Amino acid sequence: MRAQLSLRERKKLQAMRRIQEVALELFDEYGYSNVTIERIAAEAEVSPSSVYRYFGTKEYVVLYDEYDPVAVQSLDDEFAAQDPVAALRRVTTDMVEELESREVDLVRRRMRYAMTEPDVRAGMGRQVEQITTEIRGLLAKHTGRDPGDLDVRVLAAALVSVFMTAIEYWHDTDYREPLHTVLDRALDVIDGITLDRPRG
Amino acid sequence: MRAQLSLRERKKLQAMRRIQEVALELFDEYGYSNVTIERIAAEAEVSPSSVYRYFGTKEYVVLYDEYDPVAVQSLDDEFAAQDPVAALRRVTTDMVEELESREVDLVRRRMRYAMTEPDVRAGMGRQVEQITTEIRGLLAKHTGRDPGDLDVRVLAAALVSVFMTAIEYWHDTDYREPLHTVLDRALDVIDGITLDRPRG
DNA sequence: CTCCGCTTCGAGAGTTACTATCACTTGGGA
DNA sequence: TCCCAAGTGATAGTAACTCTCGAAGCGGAG
Repeated sequence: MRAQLSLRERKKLQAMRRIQEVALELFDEYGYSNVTIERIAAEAEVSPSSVYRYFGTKEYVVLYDEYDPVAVQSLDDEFAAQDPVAALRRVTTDMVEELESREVDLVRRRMRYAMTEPDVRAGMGRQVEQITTEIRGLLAKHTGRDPGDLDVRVLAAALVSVFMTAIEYWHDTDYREPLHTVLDRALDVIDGITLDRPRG
Repeated sequence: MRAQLSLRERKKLQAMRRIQEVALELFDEYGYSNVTIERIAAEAEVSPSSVYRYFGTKEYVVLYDEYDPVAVQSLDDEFAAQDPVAALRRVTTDMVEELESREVDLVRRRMRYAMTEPDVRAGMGRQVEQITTEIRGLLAKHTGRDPGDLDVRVLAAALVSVFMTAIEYWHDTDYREPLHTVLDRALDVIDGITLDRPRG
């Protein structure tokens, strides 16, 4: 699955994981804004320069997720087979199922900061925007339309927006309901949206 | 309309307008990131402290809009009279019509930075989030539901998301089409969403 | 195994957004 | 006219982020 990484790449990946783990530990103990990059770097035994090289910003130390690109790829695959809403449902369910419990824990820890800390939340906003653009591209590709089309834009934005709303609700209700159920209910509200029948 | 302002409040408002104008002038000439708060303050003949007191952040110097609260108020009124989608349409059309051409110009200048400069864009994201929360409250109020309801959340998020998509499209296409037309087309895509009939 | 080149790393210095504090000024009511 | 509260500006400090440059270390060629 991921063996063709060079030593360099493996070291980098390991370092990133270690830095993220150390950072979360420190954040949990002292609070996000009371921990400096310098401190994280010291604790992770790398230079501050490296933290910036790897993550770019402090928020991204929390937000970085090595599986993000995989998710987008899956979405691309599923868009080919079914309508966008069903595809999103499918990919989400699959991803959740594949996570090991240790990973689930990490995700929730990170999510807490994404929901709570304004800076981290803003950073997530940027990521969401970027992913929305990618989804616009995918939708355009699979429907033969232009990515700049208003309809394509609206559909992409709506999908992402509903997804994020589900995530936030899930978090706010302490993960009581499984994510896929929440997402199902959320998607029901906008059900019926497609690009094939532009007018109601 | 706005006469009950004390001298203090009038001076503050004037100062804020002057600072924003001066800042935009400088940004237009040198680029957003090449202009420091210190320079803006000097040019506007106030102290840097005051700029921070008034706006809080550099992005908010661009994003500040004295009519934002008015818009939310209008939305509250219209939600009482008609369905959410129609209400949003209505408020937008009204607001656009009321703007004088000098103000339209200012709005577009500011919008350019909101779309182009990452920091400003992120700041706008925060504002959008806050407004989304307010709209959730309004929807809850007018439908007798809880603001935390998943359905309420999804509807609020969808409305705002579609609105922002329309704005961005409008900007990307150089304001060729009037905003209300763009918004109409955008809203058509999600037409049929209501809280009264939760399932399609 | 050895050496060379290119990528990555770390150290240091610098910029600037933002915060906190505090003495000073000014508006608004008595 | 006087007084108090609110607003202002100067100053000092923090920490995120950037740039630069010399020092490693990986990976391929001989």
